Amino acid sequence: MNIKTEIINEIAEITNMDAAVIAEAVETPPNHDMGDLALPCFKLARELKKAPPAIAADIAGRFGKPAFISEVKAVGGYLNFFYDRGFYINHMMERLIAAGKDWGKSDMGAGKTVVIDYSSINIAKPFHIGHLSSTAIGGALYKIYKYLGYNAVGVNHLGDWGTQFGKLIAAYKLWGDDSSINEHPMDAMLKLYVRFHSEAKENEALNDEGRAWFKKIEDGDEEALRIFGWFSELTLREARRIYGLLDISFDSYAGESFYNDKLAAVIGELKAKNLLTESEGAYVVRLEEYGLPPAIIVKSDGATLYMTRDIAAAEYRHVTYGFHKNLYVVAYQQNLHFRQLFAVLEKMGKGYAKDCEHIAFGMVSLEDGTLSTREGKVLLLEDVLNKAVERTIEIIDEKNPDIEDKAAIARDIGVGAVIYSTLSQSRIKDITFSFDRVLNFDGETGPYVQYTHTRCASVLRRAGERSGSADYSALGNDEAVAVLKLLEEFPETLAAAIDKNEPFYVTRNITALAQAFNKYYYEHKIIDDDIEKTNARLALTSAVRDVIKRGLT
RNA sequence: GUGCCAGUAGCUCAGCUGGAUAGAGCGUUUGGCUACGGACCAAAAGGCCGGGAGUUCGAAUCUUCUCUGGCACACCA
Repeated sequence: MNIKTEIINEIAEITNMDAAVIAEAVETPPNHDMGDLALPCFKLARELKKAPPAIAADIAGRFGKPAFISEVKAVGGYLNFFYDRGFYINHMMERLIAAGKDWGKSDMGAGKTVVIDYSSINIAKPFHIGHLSSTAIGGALYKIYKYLGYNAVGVNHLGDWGTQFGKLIAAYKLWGDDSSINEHPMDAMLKLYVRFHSEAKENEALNDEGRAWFKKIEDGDEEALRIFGWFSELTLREARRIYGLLDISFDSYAGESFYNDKLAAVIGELKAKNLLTESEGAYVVRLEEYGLPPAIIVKSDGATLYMTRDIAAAEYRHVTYGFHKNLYVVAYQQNLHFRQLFAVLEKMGKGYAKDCEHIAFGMVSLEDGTLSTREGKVLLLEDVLNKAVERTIEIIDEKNPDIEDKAAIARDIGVGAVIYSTLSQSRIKDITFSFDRVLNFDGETGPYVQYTHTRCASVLRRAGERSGSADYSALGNDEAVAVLKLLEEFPETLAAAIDKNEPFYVTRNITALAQAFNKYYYEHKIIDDDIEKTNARLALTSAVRDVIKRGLT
């Protein structure tokens, strides 16, 4: 059973209303002395044709008092329920212990596939902090969907097609040096790219050369493909190392070039459906009825575009995975692009168009301006991670020098701090990257939460193996109940996180849990001579530890 | 110019399908280590919720106008 559901059902019965409507309406009061659960009756007023205070009083009068309720009080238009504390604690502890490490796990997504397109790095370009948001948000969603029973498919839609690669090869042929590329591949490739752009400003012929090399890639020229393949391999090797650090994984690396042989079919289908119009030499799909500018499908020189590839990719994902949802974790700059893409899919009569969603997030900029790969103004993600790990080592040396596995712990905490910083606020907010902020380990931060986890683990280790029953009356205090309330919310938080595709909901819940537990920890001794009470407190500690761990990974 | 997004404490952000006294963290000031890990805990100060008008019993939340900032607007991705 579940206390909340019981209450909702009983209210539904009394008022003769739909339980789902009541479930929508109930809320947690802002203050403890207003009870544990509240029903604002204002919304019911119309339906029941009575004044809110009268409704509240009426329900309060007719509510049969089960054992888990200590009081039902009508206050103005609100109906406040007070749980019986002893009952609530027993009830929650039973649920938590039964679930064990799987608290919050669900099969709500059974049989449903969610394709998540995230990270999507570019070949031969550095993995910089601009990629962190997509990688972290997408990776977190991937894990949450999986935990809730969905079949999640992580796709790294590699940027591995376009004239830029012709330019890169041209630059390599002119100035490239194999040994330096092998030694520091990303750095060397970036240098070639930057040099090409700065010299091309003076020398227009270079651009022609770049285009010529790209044409060779398209035509399958052996040398061009060999060099390009080499660059791809180097980029992916470097990227995989970073994904390893971040604990991020993908099921598919099908990038833009993967769709080359599927574009003719897309264009054919658009033509067959009479959606393609010629305009200034190019072929476009008009989208006036959506209030959008036309989407260019084929350039006037006959070449295809990003849009063409994305249509092919959506169709491919539909056919291959039969998705329930198809998510694109891409910065909000591409808002218009995705609105156009979804509109085109809809015009093509693709039923799955409504299941596609752009999971937009804000820009990352540096304190002194925007990132720019062309100008070589980048902050490498790996450098940021390394700096965070170094900072962690400094703190460990200062506070806890005797710890074992220092390097591994520092890596977990340092990397965790960086990930936490992007998952701690709603996606859409722009971020001005600041080392001061990322490397601050106090307060609402990754290290704080991890510290709490370690604290729990440490207490449990110290307590050793215990047996015997538990006396939950030991948890009869405000601090313990506050912890239980947050644990109770965890499953709903996970569901809300995928509903809105906002992983920070989970981060926020876990952070609040850590705060509540730290307060509890400070106010109450966990291990004492009373074995049964200690067992109860340890069980709570263990639940906190497991949920934090779940939330963090 | 048009469209989309954001604007809440000195800073970074919650709260937004209208609801009870607008909440955290950082920073500042102050107090707490003979405790199971002080990367902790507690207290204080700090707000015309960008501004105006409207809808409502009730607006940070909805509508509208306006200001500021960001992004995007046909052959880049």
